[in-house]
Amino acid sequence: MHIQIKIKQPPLFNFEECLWFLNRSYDDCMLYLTGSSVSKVVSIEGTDFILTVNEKAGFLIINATTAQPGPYATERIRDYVSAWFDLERDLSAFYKLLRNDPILGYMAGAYKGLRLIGIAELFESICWGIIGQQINLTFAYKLKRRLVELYGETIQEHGRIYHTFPRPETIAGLSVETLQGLQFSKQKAGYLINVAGLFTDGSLKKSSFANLAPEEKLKSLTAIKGIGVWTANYIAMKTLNEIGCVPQGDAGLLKALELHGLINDRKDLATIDKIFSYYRGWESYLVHYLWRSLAVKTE
DNA sequence: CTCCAGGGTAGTC
DNA sequence: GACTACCATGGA
Repeated sequence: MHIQIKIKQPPLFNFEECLWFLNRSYDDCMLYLTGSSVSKVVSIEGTDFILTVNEKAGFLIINATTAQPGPYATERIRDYVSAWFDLERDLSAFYKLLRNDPILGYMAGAYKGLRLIGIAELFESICWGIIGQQINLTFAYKLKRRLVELYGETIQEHGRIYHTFPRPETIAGLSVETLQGLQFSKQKAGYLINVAGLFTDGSLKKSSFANLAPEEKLKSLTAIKGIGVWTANYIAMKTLNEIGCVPQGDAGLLKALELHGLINDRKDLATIDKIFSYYRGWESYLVHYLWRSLAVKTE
C-alpha cells in the first residue's frame, strides 16, 4: 500500500539545510540519506510505515509504504513529518533577533531555513540522551547502532534494511552485563534498563507531558534516574516541542560559544545567561543553530 | 600518555 | 545551594 502526501513548505524553511543537519558527518543507523531525500521507518498507531521525504517546487513530498494503513494514516503521517521538521512554527521572531545579533547574525543567512529536527518517540529520545552523555558523538552513534541492530526490528524494502528503535519491553529484559558487553558503561546500562522498565509498566509515557508547563516537564524528567538538567532539556527541545530550552553545560554549546568569542570561560554562567536572555523564548533554536555551526561543510 | 566528549549521582559542607 | 569525588570509555 502506497500513500503520497504533499505539504506546502512554510516561510523560513529550507529542506536542504535540514537534510544537511541530519547528515552532518555522523552515521545514524535509523536514517537513509541521499543528497535529496531522507527515509526512515515510523511507527504510527502500531503500524510501521517507511517514509521517504524529498521536495519539489516548494512542497515536501512524502512517500509512505505500509502493509495496512489505518483510516487516519494520511493525517498521522502529515503530523509526524510536520513535527519532525517543526514545520508549523513561525520563525520570523527568531530571525528578527538573530539578524540583529552582531556576532551570530550571519547564521540567519548561512543556515536560513534550518528547523529544529525532532525525535518523535519519547523512549528513543531518552535513550539517545542517556547514550550521548559524556562521550563523543562518533562513539555515541556507534553505541546506538549496536543497540538498534541487535534489539530493534528490521524491515526490508527495495534492498534496503530499515531499523526500528528497540521496544522498551526488549531493553527492560536485558541485563546490565549484556549492555556492558556492547561497551555501555555500567551506569548507562542501568539507566537504560530502568527507563525501559518505566515505559513497560506504564508509569512513563509521552502523553503525560502534553499539558504540563515547561518547568513541570523538566521536573518530571529529572526525577528519573540518569536524567539530569542537560538530558531533560535535550529531551524537552527534541521531543516535547519546547523551544525555550538550554541544555546547560553542553560541551558542544560551550565550544560554539567559545569559537564565536562570546565567552572566554566555560564557567562564566552570567555571560551565558545574558546571551540566552536576549533570545528568550527561542533558546532551543539558538542552541540548535550553535550546534549546526560546529559542523563544517566540506564541499 | 593526556585531555576531551552533546553528564549524572551521591556525598559533604 | 555550591563544591568534590567518582564513574567510564573511545577518539584525537
